[in-house]
This record gives sequence, structure tokens and C-alpha cells, in this order.
Amino acid sequence: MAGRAAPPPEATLRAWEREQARLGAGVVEEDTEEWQRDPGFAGLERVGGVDLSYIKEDETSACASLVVLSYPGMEVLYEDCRMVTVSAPYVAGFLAFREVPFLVEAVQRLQQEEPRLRPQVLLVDGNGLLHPRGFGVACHLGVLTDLPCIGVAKNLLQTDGLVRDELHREQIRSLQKEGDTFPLTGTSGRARGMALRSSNNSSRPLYISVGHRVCLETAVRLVQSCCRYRIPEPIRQADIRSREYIRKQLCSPLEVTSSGPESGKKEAELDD
DNA sequence: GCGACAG
DNA sequence: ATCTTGTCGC
Repeated sequence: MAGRAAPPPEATLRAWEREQARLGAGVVEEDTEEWQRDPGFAGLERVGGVDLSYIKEDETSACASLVVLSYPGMEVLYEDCRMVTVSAPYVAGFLAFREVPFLVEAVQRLQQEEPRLRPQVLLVDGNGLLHPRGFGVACHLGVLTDLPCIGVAKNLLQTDGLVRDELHREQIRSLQKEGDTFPLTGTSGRARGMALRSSNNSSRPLYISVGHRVCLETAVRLVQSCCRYRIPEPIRQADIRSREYIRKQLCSPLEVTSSGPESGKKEAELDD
């Protein structure tokens, strides 16, 4: 019973590539909102974050979470955690086919139940244009929901000649303080993303890329403005809450129909 | 051919 | 992604 999930048939991967190409035609790489052009993001009030946390024991169970935070206060206005059953295995370059269906559902649920809390932009775990076919999970989710999306990856997805070699490590060392960046330009000559040092306390950068309806410069600026620690607050909160949700699930073998007061607030700080 | 490979 | 406590440092 150990081991990884069965790899998808070659035909499935080809079909997924075609789907990415089809949807990819709809990606908008420019700012489309007024607040995006304002130096202080005046008019921006809500930023969303999404994430999936997995259960080690069960290959198919995960918790999908969507949170909406106020801007610039970073207070949690909305939280939605839900256990889901994932069907697609994880394959680098095809993350969207594993996670996006549940994220779309979460966004739709929010728009139906709390339309006033609809986020004006979504920070997504993973990449956008910084992707083998220029269509990572952030683009995928953006096109399907028509929400501005930004890809925020914690590790570099090696593609288009971009590699984690000594030169790359040297560029990382050159990032001295938060806000410092260097462009991720592939062999093709195109800037696919930006490495961003988001915290003075962590030397590890974030890899920012355009998802949908936002330009790279705006994306980097916004992510930086959402960072109290290395991980931007919206994604960090989605992450914290989804794994906390799973922890509770595992500790309660009894399925209760109605239960009242839940308490217990603990926050894991520091992400380095 | 072999290795690398977001979450 | 997940397994995992305390601990060294600013």
C-alpha cells in the first residue's frame, strides 16, 4: 500500500496539454482593474488565498480552503474549508488538473453565499505563466473564474532553461532585503516571472508569476504588500486553516450531526 | 538514455 | 504536499 499514485496514461497527459493550450488563449497578462494602477492600491479591499492540504495516510483525501482577507489590514473576512476527494495524481506541470476543480467550486460557493465578500484578486499556491506551457494553476483558475490571479510558488519550477544552478543560488544571495527581486527570464528571452525576497527574515525567495488579469510588476508589488512573513498572508491563512481542519478531522472518529462551540486558536508563526 | 520536476 | 521537537540566532 505504499508508493506513489499511479501515473496517468500518456494519452491523458496529451489531453491535458491540449486543454491548457485551449484555455491558455484566454489569459490576460495586463492590469484590468483601476486599483491595480494606483501606487497604494486604493480601491482594493479584499484579497483571496487558496490552498489544498493533504493527508499523508490517504492519497485521495485533502482539504480545500479559500479565505478572503481585508486589505490592507489582512483580517480574515471569510473562510471556507472542505474535505474533498482528489482524483488526479500530482504531476509537475499539471497541478491544475489535481487542484483546480475544488478551487473553482469554492469560489462559486463564495459568490453564491457571500457575494459581497468576493475577492478582487486571488493569490494561488503555484505558478502562472512560469510554467512549461505558460499555463500553470494560477492561469487555469483565473480563466475559469475570470478573477485576477497571481501565482506564488515557494520553489522554482525548472522550465525554459531556468534552473536551480549555482548562478541561480548566487542571484538569490544577491537579494539583500525584502522587496528585492530579480527577473526569471527563460532561454526564450521572455520574462516569465520574478523572484522576490518577501521578508527580511527569510533568504528564500518567492517565485511570482502572472496568473490572469494582472501584470507582473503589479503582481510582485501586491504580493509584497501582503507579506508579514515569507508567505503572503492570504495563502498562509488558507494553509494554516486547511491543515488545522484536517487535524480536527483526524482527531474526531465520531461523526456528529451538530456540534456547538469550537474554540482553540493557535497560530504557527515563522515560516523559515 | 538519464535526470529534473510547482503542490 | 507530508514525515517532525527542539532549538540556534537576530
